[in-house]
Amino acid sequence: MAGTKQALESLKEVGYRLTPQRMLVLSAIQEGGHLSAEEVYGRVKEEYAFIDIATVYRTLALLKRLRLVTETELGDGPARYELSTEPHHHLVCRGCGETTPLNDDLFAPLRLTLRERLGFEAELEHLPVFGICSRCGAQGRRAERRRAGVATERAGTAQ
Amino acid sequence: MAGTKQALESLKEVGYRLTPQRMLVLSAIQEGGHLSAEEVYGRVKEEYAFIDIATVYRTLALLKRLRLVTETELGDGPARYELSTEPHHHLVCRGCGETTPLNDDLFAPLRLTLRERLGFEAELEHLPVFGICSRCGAQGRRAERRRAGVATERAGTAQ
DNA sequence: CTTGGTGCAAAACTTTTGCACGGAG
DNA sequence: CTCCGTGCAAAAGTTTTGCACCAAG
Repeated sequence: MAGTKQALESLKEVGYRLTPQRMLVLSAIQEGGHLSAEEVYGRVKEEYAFIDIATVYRTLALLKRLRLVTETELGDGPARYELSTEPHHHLVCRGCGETTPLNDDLFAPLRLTLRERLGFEAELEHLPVFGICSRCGAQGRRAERRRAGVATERAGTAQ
Repeated sequence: MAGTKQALESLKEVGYRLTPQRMLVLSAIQEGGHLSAEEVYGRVKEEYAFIDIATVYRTLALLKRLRLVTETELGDGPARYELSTEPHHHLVCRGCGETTPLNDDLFAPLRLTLRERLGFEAELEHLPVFGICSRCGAQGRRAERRRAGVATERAGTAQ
């Protein structure tokens, strides 16, 4: 897809007004990447103190509808928004919280299988793939060895 | 994993009390499958009118911690809960909302690749795979042909 | 001018939490 | 008898909505 400028173009083309608020929200997302509505709000407010969070939500909803930004639901906490680029996903480590971009190619076979076998057009866009990264995995295994045999579950593994 | 009885066993084994509320929540989930907390609440209330939704949430959180139920975040609306069974996922059609179970095998290659290439242990458990089912896909294409050339987007594609 | 977009305030919706009482073990 | 689990009520966190005014086209 595109950068802020092209995004603004698209907005105009489709008949929406170009307001400072919309421009600011767009550039906040472009610079920030993976921001929550609240964070976008914070960033925009630095440049234009009077913006309301409702406007941010409305703008994000609009941009999402136009497929200019992507919304990702991380399960807990607020949704996060990102400028649409070429299709990709994210690895999200439950240990350290780090997110790593993940090329879409890995999902092609799955998408194909679903289409051929079930006639299902999977969107599989911008998925958060939860798990444990190599670094945290190593740590976890060490910790596990340390308390080997305890096991009552009460403590619970990272959910 | 298991049915309600075994689940109750597990609860007791790990040292939690067996209360009517917990039994009712469990059997509601077993019978209902894919229920929201509110729906579980509704079902349980039919048999025990005094239960509180807070109890439902607390019980669901407990069962989730013990891995007896799985929580799925569908992005909009409330989380949905399901009794844990063998690993599987769901196709969720954005058109008709229908959900179809999906065998986990399809995800094995992806999981393997992530492990080997990046050392990332992907959880990929009980994923909602959004998309358009064959039935709705056909309808959509027909509708599109009907209004071919209009295109202002305003209407918006199914989000 | 006209209508769409904004700010403000309030509501909606889902989920969590504090507290005191009652029942399971 | 002890303390875990519950009901009740209130709060918290995120997102949506009604309304009057303002500004983009």
